Amino acid sequence: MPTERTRRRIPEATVARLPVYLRILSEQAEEEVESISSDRLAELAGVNAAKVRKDLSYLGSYGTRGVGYEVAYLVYQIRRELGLTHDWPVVIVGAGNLGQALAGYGGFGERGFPVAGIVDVDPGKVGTVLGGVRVRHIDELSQIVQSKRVNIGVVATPTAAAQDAAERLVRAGVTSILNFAPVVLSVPRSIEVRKVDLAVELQILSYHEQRRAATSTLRSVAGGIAGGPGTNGHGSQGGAAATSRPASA
Amino acid sequence: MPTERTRRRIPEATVARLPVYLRILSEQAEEEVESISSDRLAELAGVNAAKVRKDLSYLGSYGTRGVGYEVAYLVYQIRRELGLTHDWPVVIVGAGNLGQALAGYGGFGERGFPVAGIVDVDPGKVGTVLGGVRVRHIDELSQIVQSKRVNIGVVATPTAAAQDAAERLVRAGVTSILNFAPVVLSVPRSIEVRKVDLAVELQILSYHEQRRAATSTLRSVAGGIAGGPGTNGHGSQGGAAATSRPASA
DNA sequence: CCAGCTTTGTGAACGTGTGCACGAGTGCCT
DNA sequence: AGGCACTCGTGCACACGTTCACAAAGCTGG
Repeated sequence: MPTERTRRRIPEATVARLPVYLRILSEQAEEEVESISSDRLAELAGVNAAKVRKDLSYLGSYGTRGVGYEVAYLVYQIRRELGLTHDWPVVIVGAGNLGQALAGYGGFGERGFPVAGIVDVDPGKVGTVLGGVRVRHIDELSQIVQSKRVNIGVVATPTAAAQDAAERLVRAGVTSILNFAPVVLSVPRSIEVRKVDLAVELQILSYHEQRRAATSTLRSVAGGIAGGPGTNGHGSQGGAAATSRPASA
Repeated sequence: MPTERTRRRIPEATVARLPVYLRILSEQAEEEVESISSDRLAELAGVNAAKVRKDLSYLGSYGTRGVGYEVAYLVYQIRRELGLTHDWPVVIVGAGNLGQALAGYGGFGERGFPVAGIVDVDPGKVGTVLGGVRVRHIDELSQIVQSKRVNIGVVATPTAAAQDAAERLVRAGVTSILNFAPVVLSVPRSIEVRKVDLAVELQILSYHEQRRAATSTLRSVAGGIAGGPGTNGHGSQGGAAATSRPASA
């Protein structure tokens, strides 16, 4: 049997950019913009126009040559592809500093990811209300996941408790995890994990700062204002990297 | 003039993994582990062993064939390469929900990124103390950046204020920005920007969940427990993606 | 000192992602 | 109706990243 795969597969890099296009397009829609060109969208997203067209072409041929893309329709298509046609309730494990901030951050539910529950091990925290949701004990995790049909879990615990939290989430039936703890979670292959790590991001910036300092010392004279063409030319990859310079209207 | 570049350039993908290795190695050092093989490190980091070796080879040939890498020395080398030999003070713009969580999160300073200051536009917030740091007015931003030699700024404002915050940071002299607001910042090319976007991460997970649901419907019978070999085979790219399955000791 | 085992370092092949360049449609204006 | 300006969709070449596979190098035991 050949690797027939499910249907059209969208490259991971493209999947990571679609949410960005979606947000921009939604904003444009709100400003009554009906049509947009790949050029303009690229400008707003801080990427190459060809990339935008190629990305969008994975959704199908929804543009009109000579005109551009119909904003509303594109929004619909991207939402459909990303599975945003219905809500995805999430459950947060850990009601500490971060958990509280996440729950308090309203934009969660607005964007289609309502907080179905927050749990913590600390009985002292159980019962307090964060962002309209009452904190419950972690033993109720399974019950929450089952009853609210939760697929996505958020690990917002201290580092030491993260692995345990992940295992509980998996046991409860969650199939995707967003991990804020600075550890590599060990979970079954079938579980999709994404990691958001503050320290990693800062250390990457540190690397570039250090490098900048080192090179400017070496070539103290030559350096122009922006360090020549393409000083800052990474791709905006995967989850969190984004180097940008869109023009304003 | 050929593109001679500064010195040995480390691939961006490698730079993004070094912090992960560093954390693991530091933990190992604390457990008195003196030597580690690429195999073991790969296991703990949830990546391929060859990748570990290639990554580490960019730092120089610091391993011993037949033995492995000396943990302490490797820690030193990675820290040096990432520019972690000294602290990098950061300034946080925005003392809202997120800014408070970031300031309150102690692990910031511990990891070499002390909070040099927090600023906000809201006079009502000025004066309050978060994580041991007093919130100051945003007009004092330049003064803080200058006097404390800050290179890294964190944008933790609401979406609407993010662009303005970024511009103020740049004007104040910051050269790297970590952006938590869901917008593409428009800054000079010479400024390094990294973005952490909750919504994007969740939407990527949503995509995979949606896809999972779609395919399991199509091939309802065949599906095994883990969905066949390689169901979960992305690379852990760029900033935040990480699919992992390290074994335990 | 040699044989055998272990593990690194890296060349080479492969796969994925990016960007250019251009053909192919589409709408507008005369 | 015809020409022109515009913009999409995509083939192609190149760059980047990953993985394999193996020679080189070191350690251990006899």
